Amino acid sequence: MSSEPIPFRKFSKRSQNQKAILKAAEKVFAEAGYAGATTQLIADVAGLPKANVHYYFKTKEEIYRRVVYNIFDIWMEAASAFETELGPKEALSRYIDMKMDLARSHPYGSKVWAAEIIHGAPIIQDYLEGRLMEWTKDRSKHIERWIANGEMDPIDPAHLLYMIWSTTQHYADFGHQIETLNGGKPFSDAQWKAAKLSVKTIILKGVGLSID
Amino acid sequence: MSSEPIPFRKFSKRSQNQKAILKAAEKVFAEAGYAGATTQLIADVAGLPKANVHYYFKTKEEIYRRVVYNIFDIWMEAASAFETELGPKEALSRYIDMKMDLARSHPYGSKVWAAEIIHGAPIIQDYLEGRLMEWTKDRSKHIERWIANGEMDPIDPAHLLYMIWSTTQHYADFGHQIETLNGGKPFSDAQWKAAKLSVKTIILKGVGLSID
DNA sequence: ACAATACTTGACCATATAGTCAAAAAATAT
DNA sequence: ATATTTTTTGACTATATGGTCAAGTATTGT
Repeated sequence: MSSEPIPFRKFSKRSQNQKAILKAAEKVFAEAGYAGATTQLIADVAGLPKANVHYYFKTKEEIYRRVVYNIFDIWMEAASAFETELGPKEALSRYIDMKMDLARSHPYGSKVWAAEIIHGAPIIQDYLEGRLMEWTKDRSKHIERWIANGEMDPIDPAHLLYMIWSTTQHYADFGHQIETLNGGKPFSDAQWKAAKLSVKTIILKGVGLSID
Repeated sequence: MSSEPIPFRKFSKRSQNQKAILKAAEKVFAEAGYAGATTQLIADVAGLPKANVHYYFKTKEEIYRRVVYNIFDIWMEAASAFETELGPKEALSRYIDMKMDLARSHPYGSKVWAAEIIHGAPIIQDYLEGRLMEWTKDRSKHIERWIANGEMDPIDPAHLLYMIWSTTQHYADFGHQIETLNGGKPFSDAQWKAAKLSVKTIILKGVGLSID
């Protein structure tokens, strides 16, 4: 009848192993898809026997949920660029920078998120309807205010956000294609810097904000 | 020893059924992923018994190959906007229009393509290294010429192409998310028109081409 | 009419995999 | 030391699924 073991002791075996499993799962889900990801492979990548994985997580779906939620939280946090009361140029510029940095640092997460949406968001639907919609509406208001103030061109905020999301996430989700077209080599630091600058330059100028 | 039956008689049962299977498969692969797609479900959607599907296609992978190749060919064809000797404004504008139209008309294909790349292009890798790279290099030359002629801003052509690809395909691949943020309703004709205009406006202006 | 070829389909099989379980080992508390 | 709880792990099971097959039916050619 014990069921839930003591949940939190920092650095306990429990949280260590859970972290290892989730990290392995993120990679495996990204590379093989939900159905193609086997708990056996997740266990192998995490360096544990399969039964141990099921000791910490009841089902594969539970692992997947945790991975997807985690990504969503990271995305949301990155949106803090909009919180500040900067002008549009600085706010959008920082947001794009952050999203590009996340594309580089969390490519697996981005891929899992993309696949989840492609398949109709069976797990994250409630987040889309709740937190994401709220967030989007709020940021759209910021953008509309900038437009009303004549600080940038009149662009439908939704389409501007979609452009920022798609363009930045493309460097993660389609990283394999980009790498192939780059001669099979991953981007260097300099190439990432150039990518960020290109994206910012086109989008900012595209909505009437010189970047200089 | 007959093996290959007479292959082509327009409207033969053979080609009709193959077409139905491929259409069903595109939808099922898009919605469930490669591993999650069952031949049973493909058969059901196509309205045939499963054994019949295997009569026309030896393996699931063969069906998948055909679906992916088909999408690739459609993408490539859409690139004809670049063939013409128009200026950058007209050429890019037409290309974006075509890609947006394809996002609307072939969302399943776009999703299958996206998932294939996300998973490391296990099937289409040779196309990426061959036809896509060739195509990309060629179009990049066009863009570089425009830049050299002072017809547009100096932007790395690769990043401009990535932006066009990602932005347009986003309306297919992330269509579910967009629909959710649109109150659960798919885009109307007017909304698609507005989307196209927004994308074109930002990108063209962003590279120094007024749209007027 | 007859033969040959193309298509259909239910039943079947081998395999892969998510999840279980019980027994042992390790860690922790008293 | 002893008891209790937490963790580990190999072996096992039920189920789902890709693919086969053989016996049939329809279609086509002569």
